[in-house]
This record gives sequence, C-alpha cells and structure tokens, in this order.
Amino acid sequence: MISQTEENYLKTLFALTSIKGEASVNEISKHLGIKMPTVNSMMKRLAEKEMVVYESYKPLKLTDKGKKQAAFIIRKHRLTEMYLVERMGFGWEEVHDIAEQIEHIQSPAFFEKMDELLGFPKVDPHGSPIPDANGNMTTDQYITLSECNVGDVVTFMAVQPSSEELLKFLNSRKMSLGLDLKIQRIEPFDRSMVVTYDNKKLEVLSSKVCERLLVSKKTHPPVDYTSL
Amino acid sequence: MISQTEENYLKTLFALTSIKGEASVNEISKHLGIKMPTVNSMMKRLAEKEMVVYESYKPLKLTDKGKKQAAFIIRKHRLTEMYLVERMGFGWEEVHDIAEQIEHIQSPAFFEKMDELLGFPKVDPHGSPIPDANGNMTTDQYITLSECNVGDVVTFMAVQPSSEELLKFLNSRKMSLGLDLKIQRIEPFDRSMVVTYDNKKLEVLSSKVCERLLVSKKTHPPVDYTSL
DNA sequence: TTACAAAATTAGATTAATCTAATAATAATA
DNA sequence: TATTATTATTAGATTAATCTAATTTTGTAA
Repeated sequence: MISQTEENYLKTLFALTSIKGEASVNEISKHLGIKMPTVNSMMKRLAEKEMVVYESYKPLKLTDKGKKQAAFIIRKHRLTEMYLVERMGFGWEEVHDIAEQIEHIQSPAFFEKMDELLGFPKVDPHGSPIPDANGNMTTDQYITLSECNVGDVVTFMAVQPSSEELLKFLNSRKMSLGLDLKIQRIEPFDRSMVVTYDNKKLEVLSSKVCERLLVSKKTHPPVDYTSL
Repeated sequence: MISQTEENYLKTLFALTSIKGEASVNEISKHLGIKMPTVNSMMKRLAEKEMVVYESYKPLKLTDKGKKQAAFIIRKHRLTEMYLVERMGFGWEEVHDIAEQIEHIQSPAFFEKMDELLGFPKVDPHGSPIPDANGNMTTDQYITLSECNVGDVVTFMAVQPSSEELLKFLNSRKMSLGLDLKIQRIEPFDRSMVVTYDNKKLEVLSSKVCERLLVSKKTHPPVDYTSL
C-alpha cells in the first residue's frame, strides 16, 4: 500500500524529473514546502519500495514502477479536473484544489466511470495530457507563446504551469483553449506581446504570461499578402 | 482542523448514540475494529475539542458541536452515494466504499454542487435521510418489515443497516425502494415472511432480512378485488 | 457481600510524518 | 587551490494513531 503522503512525493518527483530526468532533495523540498531532512528520509523509504533510485549525494530518479504509479495519480487528478469542469459546471480555475484531494481516492471503478462519461478525453481543462490507464502520456510538443515571432498565427493549447490567478486573468480576457492568436508586435525592452484574436480583439500579454501559454503553430499559416 | 480519523470516530459515535443517546468505549471499539485503549484516548482528544462529553467510566455523548460535525460528514457521504447512483450510473450496492472516502473531501462548493445537480434530495439511494447544510435531518419514522402483520400492504422505504450482500440479494429479487409489498404469510417457527409485489410475484424473506427492511404502512391500502 | 467477569483506563512501545540543530559532502568562487 | 556557500545527511525530538500488557473500576452472580 502507498500512503497519500507518498503519492504526493511521487507526483512531485514526476513533475520535476520530466524536465531533466532527475531531481534534487532541495527541489522537492521547495516544491512541497517540506524540509530537506524529511524529504531525504522519504526518498529512502520510496527507494525501499523500489519506486525511487536513491544514492547518497546523487540526484534522484524514479524507477519504472515509480513512474507508473505517479502517472496513475496524475491521470486521476486530470480526469477529475475534466469531470468537474465538463460534468459539474466548475470553472477551470476552481478545480485544482478539489482534484488534489480526489486524486487519492482508491477506486479504479470510480475513475473508469469518469473516463467513460467524459468520452475518454486526452487532455484536462488546462490542456495538459491525461495519461492512459497504463500510465502512458502523449507528450504533445507545444511551444511557449514567448518563443513565437511577429506575424505567427498560433492556437492556444495549454497553460503551464497553471495557477488560479493566471486562469482568472485569462477568463477576464475571454481567452480559452483552442483560441487562435496572431502576434502583432513584440516589445523589445520587456518581451511583452501584442496579440489579436476573435474579431481583431487586441490584447497586451506580459512576458511572464507568454512564457506560460503553450501554443501550436498553424501548419498552414494564412498567407500574409502585405509582405509579397 | 479535524482529521479523517477523528471524522470516522464522530460518525460512529453519531450512529451509535442515535439509538440510546449514548455509547460505550467498547461499542465504538467493536464498530471501528480499533482496540479500546486507542478509542479511549481518542475520546479524550475529542473531549478537548469539545465534540464529545467524556467522564471516566461514564457513557459517551456527543456535544452539539460534535453532532453538527458528524451530521455534516454523513451529509457528504449520503450526497455522494446519491450522486454516484443518479449521475454516474453506479449500482446502490457499489457506492458505499467510494462514498466512505469522498466524505472526507474538504470543499463545501463540491458538495453544494452535487446537491444542486441532484435537485436537493432528501434521502440517499438506501433510503437514509440526508442531513441539510445545517446538520438537521428529517427523522422519518419507518418501521421494520418484521413488525408488520399478515395482510398489511407497505411501501419499501429504506435498508438499515445496508450492506453489499443484502443489496445484492435485493437486486436479485428486483426489489427496489418505493416497491409496494403485501404480506401473505408469516411462518411462526422462524418469523420468515411470504410477500407479494409487482404482478403477484411471490417471495420468501427470512427474519434477518425483514429486520433490515424499513417500510411505511399504506394509509389507504389498494383494494384487492380478488378477495371481494 | 464477596468473588469474578467485563469494561475502562493507564503505561509504555511502535510507525509515519514532520521538525530543528548539527555535521558532512559537494559545488562555486576568490 | 583554498575558502565559502550550498546541499545532503545524520541525530534526535514531536505529534497522531495505533498496539499490547497491566491495572483499576464497575457490574453481576454465587
């Protein structure tokens, strides 16, 4: 059996290692707001349980078993978020805290039912991919809006990392997933962007915001006749 | 803050005290499958928190605060059961274990939403009343089927206590809440009952079963033309 | 009413999850 | 490279929730 606490460590480890493949005690400590010695001993425990690769003073890794466990918790979290939004009418900025609790429910049937009622969704309300029942996740390769150039037309696909404040900001600008954006200008001094969407609605997005919006470039961008 | 463990003790206390107004350490111990000394110290803790009236060697009682807390947990449990059956398509025999976990979720909004989506139900799928947001419960006064007499026509209103096995048994006999039953015979030696329902469907119910089916007597029983 | 059984309590140990303080190892920098 | 700063680890304490064993209180029955 695996405790809720252990599940939270695994989830953190999964998130942190998904970038560099490894994580430090310090990073986990900061991410969870738990002191280093506590993290350290928990890592040893998870190593005993063969979910973490632990060697003194070396960076931490998840074993395949640990990865699978973590992916399953993330699956439960994201299915829950989708269910709360799609079937219960919550806003995408309200669901994180509830999902954070429901992800620990032990009942495969419960989550299978959610999945079924949702029509087997591939992404959660923030555009993050939902791992399948085997723990596999389609790692869509989106880019951040801040990596794009003037003139690019992109589709807003995900928010990462998402936070209640950012989601509320996007709500207030009527920006939701699937929206097409055109980059009109990039301010050189602060990297803020001026974008248009819908009926030429104009919006200024700070670089902080742009770094957290994941987009996909249109495969066939509309031809810009002005440059011909 | 109140822990999940403490919530479980309160719930047990609520159930046990609802009969006699008080409960013993021993009863709680048996009900939860936890040894008496553990129960004892937990009772002291809950007394510190002003949810239990504790005096050495005296029977235990809930304070008003404790009652309210307990009712609220029961509310969450029963709303969840109703939601699982009505909105997610689970069978009434499958929902107890899931609700046992979800009842500990801390999110008033989540349960208010359930309540709303269900149209503010008064009873759960087993016929047990759902306390309102203030912890008040309409204590319907049903009688057990075993208290009825030959010739009585009654409506099946609740199962108490309900268990997966009993619910599966009732499923197999196509007996669900709201069903009208007529008592045809009571066997004197074992108090088993022969009842009819639907299209004169005949069924034998052991006294064990009859004691756990709660019914309301028909104020105006339908006239049986066959006996005229 | 005394003796025994059942229930309640106390005492002390254990495990999980956390902390602080102190020490050791590694990494960064002058 | 030597010094310093950061990171990791060890040691030891704390709280919640559980246990077993021993003791005390209460209730029952001879």
